[in-house]
Amino acid sequence: MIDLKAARQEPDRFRTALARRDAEQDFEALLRADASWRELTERVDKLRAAQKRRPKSAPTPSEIDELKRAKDELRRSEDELGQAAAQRDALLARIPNLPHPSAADGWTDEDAIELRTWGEKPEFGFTPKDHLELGSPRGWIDMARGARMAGSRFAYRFGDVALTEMAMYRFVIDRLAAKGFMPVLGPVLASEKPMYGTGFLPTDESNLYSLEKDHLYLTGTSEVALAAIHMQEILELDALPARYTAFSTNFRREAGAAGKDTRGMFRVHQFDKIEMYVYCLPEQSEELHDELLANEEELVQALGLPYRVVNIAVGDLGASAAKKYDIEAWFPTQGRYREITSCSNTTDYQARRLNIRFRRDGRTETVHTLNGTGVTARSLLAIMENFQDERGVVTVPEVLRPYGAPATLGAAPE
RNA sequence: GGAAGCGUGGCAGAGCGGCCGAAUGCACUCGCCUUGAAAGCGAGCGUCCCGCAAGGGACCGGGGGUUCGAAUCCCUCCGCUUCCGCCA
Repeated sequence: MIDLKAARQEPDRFRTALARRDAEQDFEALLRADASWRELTERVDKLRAAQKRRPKSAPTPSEIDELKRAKDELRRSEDELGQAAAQRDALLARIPNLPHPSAADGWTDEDAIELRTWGEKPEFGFTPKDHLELGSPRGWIDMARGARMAGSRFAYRFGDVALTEMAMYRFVIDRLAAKGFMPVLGPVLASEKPMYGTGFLPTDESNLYSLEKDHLYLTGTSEVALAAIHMQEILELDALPARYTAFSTNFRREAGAAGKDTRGMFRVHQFDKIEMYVYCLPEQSEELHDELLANEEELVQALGLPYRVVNIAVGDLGASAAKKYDIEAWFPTQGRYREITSCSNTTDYQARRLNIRFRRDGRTETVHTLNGTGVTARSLLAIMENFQDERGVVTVPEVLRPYGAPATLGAAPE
């Protein structure tokens, strides 16, 4: 959530920033709700103070009558205060993070700004096949069985494709661990608190699978589990920055994506991902955002995929992000770049909701957090498309072979 | 899933319904002592909210209730421990 104290002190800065993502009306409503909350707080605190000055031992009967009246008044005021707080908090929960000045202007993915490109788009002397055409005939990727098992947008992967995917995850974890990221395996089910804290609730509820009976949600990213590690903690200064990387399966309902990317396993309800997550000092987050992006580029380059980097438009950001970079790999059969990784600086937005602080000079401050994709199955799809030959044989990136991937997908043994 | 017990400050551990935001020990910080360290001695040492400040308020797992008054009584939820059952 945004810093309400700061918002009171410099409302204009917040107004201007939030207007870029169309949240200024909510912000005005929040300021009004906050003002009435503060008034009530003052009143209630005074009444409580009066009541605390009660006799320190058993009062007389006449004193008790007096105290009873005071109690009633206090209770009424407390009820009002509770309502005011609920109203203020509901508004606060919906206000998105302040966009970073350098985040791109605009409202949709079309408004993203291309920062750079890397690698050579492949030239084929034949019509390239997409991952499904390559994978389906040989039984590597099976959407039909996925559908029979769980419905549309679920994929089975078999054999060498399954092995290559696993090699990719292990490779990325290795590289990140070498850079000081602590490998993590965590829960993929989360209760309401971490979902709220990471900003997926309340705004993204329609994209979450929920288990009503148990009051749990399936997480759409291990960002949730990684953010929750230090929930409600006060970290020591020398523990920061703290870098984590997790493997997890992720679940997304893809509400609102009907008809989009319906073919193959490009956009599915369940996919696996390596995630990076960092907790840091406020003054470090911009630099660490660059570090996460650099890590992502290094990994994509190691796989050899042609890509571009884009700065996402503020109107297209998730609630908690101040700024976001996506890496988009070239997909020959689509003739365009498509998102394969993404990294966000969420500044203090998630940390404030999750109540994650650190101690400095005897005071507590809110940490900054960032998240980014290590790799997902989408990169494998890009590998299949970019590195295929006329026979439909895919050359697997060299770096994956020590991790159990075959040299090629589909080649006859030499 | 069944039975019992327990949840207090960084940890350990007290706490008759009013004198408890909370004893005590350990840890930690600062100072003294010491060539240095340890020991010893002295002081300090939770978080949050409102307020420019002075100051005021809240918090003893979460929520609700009883009471003039609750860490202390009641309800409920959550978590943990032990025993039984089941199980990768």
